[in-house]
Amino acid sequence: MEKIDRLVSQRRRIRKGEHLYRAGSSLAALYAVRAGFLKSCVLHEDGREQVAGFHMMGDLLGMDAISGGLHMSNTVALEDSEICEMPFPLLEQLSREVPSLQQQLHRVMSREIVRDHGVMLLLGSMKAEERLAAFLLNLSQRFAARGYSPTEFNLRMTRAEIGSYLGLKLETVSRAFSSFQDQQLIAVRQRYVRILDLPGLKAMLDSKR
Amino acid sequence: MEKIDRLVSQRRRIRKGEHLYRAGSSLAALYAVRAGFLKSCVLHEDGREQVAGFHMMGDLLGMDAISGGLHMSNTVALEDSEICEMPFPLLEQLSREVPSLQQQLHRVMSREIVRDHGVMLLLGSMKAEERLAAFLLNLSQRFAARGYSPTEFNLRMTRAEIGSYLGLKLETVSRAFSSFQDQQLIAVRQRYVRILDLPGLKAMLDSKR
DNA sequence: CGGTTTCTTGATTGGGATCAATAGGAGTGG
DNA sequence: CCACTCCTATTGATCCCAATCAAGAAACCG
Repeated sequence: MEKIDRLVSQRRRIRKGEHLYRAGSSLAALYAVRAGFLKSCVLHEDGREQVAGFHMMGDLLGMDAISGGLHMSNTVALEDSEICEMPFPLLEQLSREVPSLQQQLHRVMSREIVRDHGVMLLLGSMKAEERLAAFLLNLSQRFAARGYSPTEFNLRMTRAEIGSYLGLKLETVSRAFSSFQDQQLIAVRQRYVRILDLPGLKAMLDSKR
Repeated sequence: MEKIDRLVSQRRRIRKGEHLYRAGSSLAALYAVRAGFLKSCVLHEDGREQVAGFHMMGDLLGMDAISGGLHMSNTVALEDSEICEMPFPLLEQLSREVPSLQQQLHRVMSREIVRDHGVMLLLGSMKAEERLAAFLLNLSQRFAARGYSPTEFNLRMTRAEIGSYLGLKLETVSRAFSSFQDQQLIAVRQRYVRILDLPGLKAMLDSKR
């Protein structure tokens, strides 16, 4: 138990705009978000970059580095954040000694795989407005699960970052926001979003087949 | 050691078209492909389905079920296949006892995450022909790594399945094949593909920015 | 063989990208 | 605190790539 305490005792503060880790740096630890908001970006050889995920309290980061010992993405704070740094060798050792920890680790990695498959589905088969609806609903759910309002929140990312994540251009994201507003589904002013019609938003996903 | 023998002793033959597992079925085991070729498909609530991956010798399947205890995808053999079935509880136990097995498991799950991020990049930022080029190069690499020809192989999947995986319609896939053939990059007749200009194919990926 | 699935190719359409211009906020330094 | 600048967001106009619609051809299978 004291080992587990030691595991989660390493804290780290990241200021807005700073990197938690960069692609190419070696795996030192996995990171649990204690507070704040971050994005991670995967990169193509040619310099293309794409947002692969947005992360908030409770999310675990850095798992892409386990396979090759090197991080394969950049992770940057979108607001001042607090991170719990778990040295990976210690985590591996403890997960051998504590079955429940082992199971937890496996579940978290599996959840990341399932999440990625969901994004693949979104990118491969949804139209622009469906993608944004799915994105907003996902944020809503995650805020709700953390005790925040599911219908009212501030986006921490720009339209361009949302677009990158959703495989759209920022203008398209902006237009989709405006369209939702016209349809009375949401009220949006800059980064502040209020969901007016949650069922209506959900209906956008399955109604369109 | 004999436990590991027991772990990998369970074999299962899957005929072309049969399911290895279905979405909703509970996690019994992870599956290693011994021979053959399979696809796995993720599904949307509304019935939409998308190919999430193609799998061949050496690939490990079923990891999406660890997080919730239920498979989140359908996995189907595209040709007669042989699968090694590893009961998951036994795998967890052994990975506690054998550190190298534990590391192996973590690496494989991490590799799946990295692979998924690559597909997300493809779906989010590439044009049709770039996607097909990336797909063919990926297959080529994987065949090469298994001792088969990297430049000559039979596709086991239909144009529609390739399209589903790449976020394209089957007609677009067919046109891209024809275009590559016109450009002397490949020779293709139905499912038989011969890569004539590997560097040329690679150039399609970074030349276009 | 006949029937069915798969593939190719052509014509047209449409959704999102691109180009462009303006406006709104946020941060900075005087 | 305000003026200035830069970044971010909105909106319009046009274009282009891939989807859709459609028709045949080729391969596979019982």
